[in-house]
Amino acid sequence: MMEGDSMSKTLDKNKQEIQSELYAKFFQGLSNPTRYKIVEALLEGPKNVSQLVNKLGVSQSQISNQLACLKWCGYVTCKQEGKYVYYQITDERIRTIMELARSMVADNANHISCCTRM
Amino acid sequence: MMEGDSMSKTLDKNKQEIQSELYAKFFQGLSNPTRYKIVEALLEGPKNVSQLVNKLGVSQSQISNQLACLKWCGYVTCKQEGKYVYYQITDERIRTIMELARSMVADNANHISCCTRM
DNA sequence: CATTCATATTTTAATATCCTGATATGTTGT
DNA sequence: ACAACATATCAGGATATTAAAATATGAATG
Repeated sequence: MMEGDSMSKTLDKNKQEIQSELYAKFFQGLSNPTRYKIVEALLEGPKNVSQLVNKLGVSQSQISNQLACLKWCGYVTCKQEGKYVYYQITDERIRTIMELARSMVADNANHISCCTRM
Repeated sequence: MMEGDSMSKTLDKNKQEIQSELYAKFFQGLSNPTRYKIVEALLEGPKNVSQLVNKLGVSQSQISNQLACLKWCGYVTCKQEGKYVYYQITDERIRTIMELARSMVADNANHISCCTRM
């Protein structure tokens, strides 16, 4: 049995493990091309599901599913307006993250495109 | 057969598709708890593989594999020093991205943790 | 040059994610 | 209440990611 320091150390570690999983899950939000494109599109302004379906040329069920995912992750919020549901970006920090990524990828595109490990 | 505008439109779309996949892949780098922890650890300063194995309590093969992945994605670079291989963060923009994520997750932790879509 | 320590690679099985198609829910206008 | 449209959810099979274990490569030291 564990006790004292070793116990609290274990608890700390689990806590940190949970934190890492949370952050990883957050980034997973942008780790799918369709979700990335949705976020990119919504940075231009709020859009409803049909508009996203048309703009991105992706099936409605997929758009809805990925939006649900982005909503859980905190990237977007939605509000119903008549028969349409409008989605919008939650937070301007997302724009900054996207811009940083864009500038980094611009410097590393060749590396990324040939990664075979994931 | 396609020609003229519709052709170049198609090419443009493919180009954009490739871009989205590239960005998505970039974010995939941080979308795994182990990789996230590695990046976090390396933001404190360069470390070799053994140090990461000890610090994170993850198997050596996994650390090496995830480092390879992070290297392809442009997050880290490495240099051999004697029998050790030291890894370090490529770019300070990564620190900014991590900090933004941390602050956003702090506001949305409850949402993320119960996401069942991915 | 053989041994030891550090790191990289490969294989495999478990699991997770993704996409599609079908269906359910919900809203509006008649 | 019904028809038409908008969105959400669910079930499945295909594919990708993950972690573990075994093995291979490479550097340093005696």
